[in-house]
Amino acid sequence: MRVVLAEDQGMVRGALSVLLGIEPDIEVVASASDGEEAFRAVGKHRPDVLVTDIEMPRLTGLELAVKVRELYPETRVLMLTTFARPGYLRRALEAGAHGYLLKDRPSTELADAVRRISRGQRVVDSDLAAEAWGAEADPLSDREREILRRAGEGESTAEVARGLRLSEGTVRNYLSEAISKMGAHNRIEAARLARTKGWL
Amino acid sequence: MRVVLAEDQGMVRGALSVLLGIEPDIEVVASASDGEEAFRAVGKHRPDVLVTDIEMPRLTGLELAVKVRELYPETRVLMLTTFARPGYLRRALEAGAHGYLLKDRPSTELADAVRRISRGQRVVDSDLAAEAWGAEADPLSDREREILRRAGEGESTAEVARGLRLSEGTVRNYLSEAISKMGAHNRIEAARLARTKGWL
DNA sequence: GTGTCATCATGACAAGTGTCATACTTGCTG
DNA sequence: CAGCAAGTATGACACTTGTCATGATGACAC
Repeated sequence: MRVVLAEDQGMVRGALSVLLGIEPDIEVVASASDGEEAFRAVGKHRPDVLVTDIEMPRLTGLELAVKVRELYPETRVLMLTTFARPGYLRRALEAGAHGYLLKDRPSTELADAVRRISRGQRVVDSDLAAEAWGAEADPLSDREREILRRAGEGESTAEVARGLRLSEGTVRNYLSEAISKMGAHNRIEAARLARTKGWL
Repeated sequence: MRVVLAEDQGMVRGALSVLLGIEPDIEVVASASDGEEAFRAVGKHRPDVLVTDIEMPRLTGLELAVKVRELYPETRVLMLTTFARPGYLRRALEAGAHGYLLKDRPSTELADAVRRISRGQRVVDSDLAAEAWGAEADPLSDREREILRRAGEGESTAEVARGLRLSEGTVRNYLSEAISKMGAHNRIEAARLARTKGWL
């Protein structure tokens, strides 16, 4: 079974590679430290499974999953991430991931998950799946999300407006809408809430 | 060489354990998922080296290092962490750590770092050390730090004032001072900057 | 093709935020 | 003891942010 591994932290990448490599039926044919590199590696090696982190430089795991599904649908994707956020799980599955495994889980589950996925089964953390089922859907529009994200990083209304070529008034309108949708009292709280739900 | 490993994410803990275990001269005698458990494991096994994460439940790596230095000074401590924050490095060394290694580094460096530390050498990421050396000390007073922390979580001026029994004007004064010290343009940016430096 | 929704805009007002000058108290420290 | 830093407070001002009403446009779905 041939695997490509994408994970930005060198130490973790190396360790996971060894962990998978000791399984007799699994071979790690390439590992990548960012999404772009991972995409090229998938194109070159056409692996059975891509194991990828979500938060990576240049191309996130979610964006990577979309591109892989489009160009190399025979490669199945396993998201391996720190974040137990229902919104992430939902987006991962929408992006075409076949599995979603938390880094919290025992390391013994990884090889097993890879095997199940390569057989065409879905692998989803059961606690998280239950939570995601009851969880509200992301109410934010793309624009609202992008603007809230920038504001949450400390950009002022004027900076966001310049960055997106919008008028300041428009930016304030979107933020007002986002704050109200999140049930928050200001942009900071709204961004923080959205982050914990996995919507940013 | 006997090692205890403390790391809260199961997947990473298992993988690092395998990574270290394949070295012929290194034996992982115990691994722990939180600080308390790690402390008990050190007491029981008296390892040459404790490899520990910083951000862990119940007892952080920094607190753990202090306790280990007091009770089991023959065990040397290697901090293994995600965060390249000068403030963290400084605090880790003050807490008695003998090394500070980033999870960003290649996995090949881990075994090497463990060996050097067990020989009594210090291991500090050189980029980070340089940065920490040139880095300013935290300019924030306790009050400023506390107020900036709360504001950064989304509390409004009024909420912070209520929470700390201060007048709103005073809170605004502290925030103004903190923003200016951080060279930021607003409270959000100031909090974000302070966080990346390890001051919050 | 008629609604519905996302996007973008303006203007006006209210509320919140950031800055500055000024001043009093308290606890160190030389 | 004098000086200094930290903490606290007020008032005033400018600027930013949040809210609301209103309207134009284009895309998509039924």
